[in-house]
Amino acid sequence: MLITKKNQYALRAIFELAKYNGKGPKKISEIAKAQAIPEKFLEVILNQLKGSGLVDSKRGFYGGYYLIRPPEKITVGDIMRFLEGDVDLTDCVALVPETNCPFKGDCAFFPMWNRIKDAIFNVYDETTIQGLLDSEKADVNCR
Amino acid sequence: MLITKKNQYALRAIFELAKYNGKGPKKISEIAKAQAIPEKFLEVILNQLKGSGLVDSKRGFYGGYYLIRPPEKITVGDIMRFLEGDVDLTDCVALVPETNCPFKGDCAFFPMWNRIKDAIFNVYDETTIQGLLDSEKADVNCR
DNA sequence: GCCTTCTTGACTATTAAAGTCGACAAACTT
DNA sequence: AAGTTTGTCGACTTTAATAGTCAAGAAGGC
Repeated sequence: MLITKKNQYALRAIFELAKYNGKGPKKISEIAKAQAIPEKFLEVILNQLKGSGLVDSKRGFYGGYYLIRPPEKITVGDIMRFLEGDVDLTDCVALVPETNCPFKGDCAFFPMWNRIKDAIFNVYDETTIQGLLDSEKADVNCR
Repeated sequence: MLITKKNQYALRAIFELAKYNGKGPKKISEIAKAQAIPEKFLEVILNQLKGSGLVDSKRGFYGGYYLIRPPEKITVGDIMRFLEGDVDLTDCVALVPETNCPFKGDCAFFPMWNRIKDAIFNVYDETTIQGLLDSEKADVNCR
């Protein structure tokens, strides 16, 4: 699997917050329900996402999570870079851990992994959360 | 990790066979040594690769594995498509299993996963094994 | 003061990937 | 024909990462 469930959940959670943007904080339980994410797991994920500077939270009765930046200024790349960064900074390109490569990146495949990584992040970086919202409304997302 | 170790091993094994191309079969034990792959694991992998039509094998004293097609007519895409195909044909784009998606592919992210998959396979398909051999010789692969 | 919601860290479960083992079958050698 | 070498095959074990849970606590509003 290219994308872990956790990362998919993170993307969907932020997508959900974007939908609710401007209406104050949204509760974890509501996000979990809307996006079919296990609530307790989402707690962990959202809490971690606070470190990205993309979201913040508020406690108490009217508490919940909300976006700090507007959805048009958040790209999938912002989110993925944050999520992958904390997993392992020693990972080399294309998420092939260098430590697993006996040639320490000095193998014939290295340039290809680099091109792959660039290709992936090109797509990530050109995809904004607002863009995803728009495409959902336009119903161009069906297959 | 974007690429499993098993798939990396498969690529490197075929790369090694390409190096040896025209000189008859190469033994599993030699390939394993040259590419730092656990020998017993490589047995499994190479045996599986026979199903791809890219390699064949011969038993006995002068036995081993060899390429069927010339290295310039084998792309990384050929190999990856074969390896990923047998894992799970129900996987949706970008290797995000559809079964894990509560929206059955009808979510706002779907088109993006599609674009990612295309971007990855563009790189895979334009990379031939012969090209990798050439770039290694030209020493343009160092970082 | 009480209810609600996020916070935190440790804990457990599940799954996929990685790797191993042993008996067997083909090919060549002498 | 016997013996050695090498691939074949299926079942098995191990490991590591992901996924998910729990419970006690702290902050915010009523």
